[in-house]
This record gives sequence, C-alpha cells and structure tokens, in this order.
Amino acid sequence: MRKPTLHDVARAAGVSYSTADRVLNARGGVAPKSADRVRDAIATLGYERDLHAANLSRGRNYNFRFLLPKDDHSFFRALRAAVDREQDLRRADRILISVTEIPALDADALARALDAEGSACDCLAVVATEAPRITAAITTLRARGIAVVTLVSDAASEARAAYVGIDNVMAGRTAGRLLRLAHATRQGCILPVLGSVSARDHRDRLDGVNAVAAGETPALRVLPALSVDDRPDIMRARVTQALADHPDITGIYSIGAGNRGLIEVLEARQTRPLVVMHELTPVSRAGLERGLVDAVIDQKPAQEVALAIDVMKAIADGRDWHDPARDIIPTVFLKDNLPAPADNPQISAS
Amino acid sequence: MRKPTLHDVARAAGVSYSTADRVLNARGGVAPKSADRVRDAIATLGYERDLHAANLSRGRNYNFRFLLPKDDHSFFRALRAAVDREQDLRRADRILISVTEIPALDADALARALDAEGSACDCLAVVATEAPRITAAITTLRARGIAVVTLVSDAASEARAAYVGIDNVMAGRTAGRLLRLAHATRQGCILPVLGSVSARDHRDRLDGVNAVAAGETPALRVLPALSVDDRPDIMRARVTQALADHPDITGIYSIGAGNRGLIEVLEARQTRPLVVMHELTPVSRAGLERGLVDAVIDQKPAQEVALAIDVMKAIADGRDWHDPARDIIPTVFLKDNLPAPADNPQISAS
DNA sequence: CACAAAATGATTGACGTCTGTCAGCACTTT
DNA sequence: AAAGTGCTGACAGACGTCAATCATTTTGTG
Repeated sequence: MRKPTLHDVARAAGVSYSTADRVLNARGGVAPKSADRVRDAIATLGYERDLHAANLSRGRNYNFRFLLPKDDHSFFRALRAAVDREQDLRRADRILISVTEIPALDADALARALDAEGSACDCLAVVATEAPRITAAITTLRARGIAVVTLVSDAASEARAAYVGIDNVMAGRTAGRLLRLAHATRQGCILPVLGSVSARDHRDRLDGVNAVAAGETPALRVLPALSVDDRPDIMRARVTQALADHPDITGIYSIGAGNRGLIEVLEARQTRPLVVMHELTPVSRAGLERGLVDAVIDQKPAQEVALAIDVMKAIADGRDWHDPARDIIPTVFLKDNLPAPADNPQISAS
Repeated sequence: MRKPTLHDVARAAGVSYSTADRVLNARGGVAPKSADRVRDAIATLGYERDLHAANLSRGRNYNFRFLLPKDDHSFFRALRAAVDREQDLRRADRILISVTEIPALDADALARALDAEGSACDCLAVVATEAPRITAAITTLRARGIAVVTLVSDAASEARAAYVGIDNVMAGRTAGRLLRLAHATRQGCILPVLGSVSARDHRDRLDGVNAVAAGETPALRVLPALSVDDRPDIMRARVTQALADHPDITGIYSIGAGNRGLIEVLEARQTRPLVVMHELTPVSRAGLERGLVDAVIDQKPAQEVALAIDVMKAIADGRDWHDPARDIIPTVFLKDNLPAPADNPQISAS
C-alpha cells in the first residue's frame, strides 16, 4: 500500500541498497544484469524517488534567476511584483529566486548579462529578443548546463528550453476579432497604434489584427499604423492628429504602451471609436471602468511568472513538463469581467 | 546565510531542542518565559519550519477527496479529467486525491455523501448547491475538523472554507457586454436560453446579461428566457421555434448545456444571430472554429481544480491562502484565442 | 590456479523534523 | 524529610535519500 522506497526496490531486485542507489543515481560500477534487475524492479513497483527526501539529504536549493527589463512601464512593474511575490511563496519549496535588472531594449546589455552568469544558478528566466547575440549567449549557457526559459518575449526557439508567454499574432487576431464583432453590420476603419516599430511583439500583433480585420470579408479598412514610442505624450499628439485627418475612424487598436495619452484623447471627445488596448494596468483598467475603453487584452504576467517557475523546477528536477503555451492565452478583459483590484491582502485560515 | 533550523532557534533562545520543539508544536509543559524566548528567537531569526522534512518525519500524506457530479456533460467530464491529471501530478507532493461520484442535481445524495465522510480525508472539494441540508452537512464536517472547499458552484458561504469558481453574475454580464459590443450602432433583440430554471448559476447568468443588455442605454430588448433542460433536442426545437416567432432576434445567449442542438440550428441557416455560449467543449470549440459561434465564456475547469488543490493544501498546512476569486474569472474565447487542443502529450526535458 | 579487477554488500553519518522516554533539577506540599 | 509537581535537557529511533568508506565476494584473464 505504502509508496515503495528504494529499500523495497533493492529487496525486490535481490540486490543491496547500495547497488540500487548506484543504479538510481548512475554512479557506475554495476554489472549490466544487476542494473537491469534494479530497473525492472523500479518499473514493476512503480517506484518514484521521494524528491523532498532527496533534496533534504542533499541540502539542495533551487537557484533561479530572472533577468528583467529595468523599465518604468506598468507592465514590467507588474511582472516584477509577480516575481517578488513568488519569491516569498516558493521559499518553502527551497526555491530561491533572484532578480537582475537589465536596461530595457538593450540587446547588448542582456547578452552581456547572460554571458556573465556564473554557475550560481540552476535555471534562468529571461525577457528575450531574437537578436543573434542573445541566441548565442543562451546556447552557450545551455552547453554549460544552465537552461534558459524565455518569458513574455521569445528568443530563437532552438536555444531556449521553453517559452512562457503569449503568441502575439494570436493576440493581434483576438483584437481584430473583437473589432470585427463590433462592426457586425457596418463598414469601419481601424487605426492601429504601435509602441515601437522595431519590436517583434508589436509587429506580430499588427500582423494579427491585419489578418482578421482586413483579411476577411467584408473587409474593415486598416490604416497605416502610427508609432508612438510607447510614450503618452506622443500618443496624444499623433492620435489627435489621426482622428482629425480621418473622421471615419471607427476603431483604435493600441498595440503597445503609452495608453494614458490615448485615454486623455478619448475623454475629451463626445463620441469615440471602439478602443482595444493591451495589458491590464491601472490606466487601462480605469479606462474600462469609465467606459472609455472597450476591451483590454492581457497576458496575465503573474500567471506567466508562476508557470515559468513551475517549468524551471521541472527542468531542474529532470522531469517532463507540459507545454506552457496551452495555459498562456491572450485574455480578454471587458468592463464586466475584471478581477478584484490587486491590493487586497491574505485571507486567513479558519 | 543558511535557513535557520529549529536547532538554531533553540540555541538562540538558550533552551534545548526539546523545549523549542515543545513550543513549536504546542505540546505544553513549558514555562511562559521560556516559551516567549523561543517565540522571540523564531521571530528574530525568521525561522520557518521545513514542511517537507516535517512531513517526511511524520509520514504524513494529504488526503483530499473530490465529490463530483456523475454526469455525462462535457463540462463535468473536463472537470473529472482535470482532477485525474492532478492526481498524478501531486502524488510527488504526498497529496493523494480520491474522487467520489454523486448523482447530479441530487442534493440529498450529496448531503448523504457528505454525512458519510469518515476521518480518512483532510479536506473535501465539492460541487455544491445552496440547499440547507448541504450547508448543514458542511457545517458538521467543519466541526469535525474537515474543511470543505466548494468548486464551480457555491454553498452558503458561512459553512465552506473557500469557493473556487466563477461569479456567474459576472459571467452573464460579460456575455451581455459582448452582445452589446456587437450592437454598437444598432438596435437588437436578445434571446437567452437557460439550461434549467432552477439552477442558481443559470439564474445568476441571466441576471447578469439582463443587467448589461437591458439595463444600459440604449437598451437591447431581452426576450423571456427559453428553458431547454440542458438537452440538445429540446434546444433545437425551442430555438427553431423562437427564431420563427421572432425574426428580429439578433443575439442568442446560451446559458447552460445542450449547445449541440443550437449549433445544428445555426448551421441550417444562411444568416445567423450573434451567439454567445458557455464552456469550451468540443462542440463549442468547433462552433467557434467554423464561425457559427462568436464567443464562448469559459471557467477553465483545469485551473479551478489546480487552484482548489492549492487552497486545500494551504488549509491542511494551516497556512494563509489568498482569495481564489481573483484568479478565477470568466474567460472569453473567440475564434482566435483558442488554446491548442487538449490531446497533446508531454514535452520531454532536453 | 593465481591474481587483479570488477562488482557488491554493509555500514555510517548526515539532512531537519517528529515523537517518545527518561532522568534530573528546583520548587512546593505534606 | 519524603513525596509530589512543573520544567528542562539529553537522547534515540524513525522518515527516505545521499554520499562515502571499507570489506567481501564474484568475475575474467593469463
């Protein structure tokens, strides 16, 4: 009835505990036929090593490091907060999480940080980009036995062990679908607003919205994308200008940050186009609540961080893990399905 | 640097390990001033007992039981599958999960099952209803030291320890918001379809959709709800009839099950109203993919089960846990943000 | 058959905690 | 002074595994 122990395995295999241990931990010096008998016994008994006991014995800790962009955007603040929270929650599981901040949008700095990784950590989580330097640095780390998980933004997929983040084409398509839904019986004209032209994520989202909005019939007209550098002031100026130039705009898809500027434009108007933006932040949340924004597409950074840690632990334990992609889906927030505000504390046990 | 052990605490407090242990585990027989010194030492050192070592030593297992409705609906099958999956995943953490199937929609049977609970399990998860018998049974269990977590459907909130499930009014409001979004510039007429009139969940969803669709201006007209007993055949007949009676129907909100019948009606028509339904099942998924359904509101049963187990473990450990409500939000699935199909296997470690 | 090499068994002391027993001490109470 | 009470410390044996040592047996080779 009880879970079998390695002693049980040894007994079943007709060898000593030492031998079973040598096989289990691949210490070598075991005759092939003994090794087979041990492996058979493991299989027939359904033995699984007790990881907690093993870690206790080894005095093992899991050292995971997050390399996060040092940036003042709400999204990265939320990401950082999520990591900090997990830091506390996972300590009891011997998981020690450290955070290194990297200048945002600086592939060189990130590559340098990756190269500088000592052997102090078992697994890295990185907000990556597809720059070749970064791919190279990740490959080097893999060769040294340190797995790298990409978070939010992917690197070349050959190098990293897993990607925990949304599919940005999917996110863009979702925005397009919402805009299309809202144009059920009418023509429309969509203004996409990029944060930065160079970011892969933003281009993917733009491709996605184009595929759905313009690629299906009846077509919505999609204007050339504005680019606002993720800055509210530029957002305000450019969007104001665009709305003046194109009075027929019926929808705005804000792909990046700087939405505070967009909200300011919207609240100054009597009528407004449909508005879809990204990331549930205090600003976008208020926009939804006040009826200035129709939908927010969010990637649930807290859940991403939690899942990333789960994957990192599985990697460190040499276990299989299941593809994170299925659980990380662009989430649609409307005015009516907003989660409770984040500030509420713990509920104590009864 | 190392995490302090109880030995460290004892040394810091100037008492023996035994005394520190007596304080930590409240065994009594310790002078108040010694106890205080131990507690001080725990606080200043930031000692946290190593739960894994403790459980190893005690030979402790967590016995959790799920009381699930025995029903052939896709949703409950998905719920059951999620529990089965967690059963494997959590075994390594000494969490043993058992499932008892209860005849669906039978409050008496559920109450009897609750009353019959021995002391073999540490915590129960139940798909409950608000029937007084059930509340009473849960209260009795609580008195016996067995906490009950409600799943998917709540009981009276005084009795249970936590509820892991969506807010169904929120779900209905979300459906209403989607329908409203799709009626941006036009009048409309919404047909709500109930699974059963008596289910609290369904009434809540109806209230929600009414509040948003009819309660805001400009109003959508909401027809009296059909009721189809969660059965595809009845769904098909009643919806066909309703569409004939009301040619001006522009939206259908299917609140319960039986959506296979609805899909059949839809695919027989050239033009169709907007359609919002609940729960991502093979049927609703196919409906989205084929463009017959506009949106599916899902409660992510797998995530609910995982979260329920997390809460049960926290309860069993006497830890605090954070309110599950924030993480369990009605999720909007459109054609473009569907997760990968469920059948894919594990991805192996590299 | 001798002998080295290889394989195996036996044992030990961790890891951090739990649980139990036993003895000793300083006090009171008789 | 004897007996009792309350508190404390010391110790030991688990739990399942790791990691190391040392002794012993079994092999294979010439």
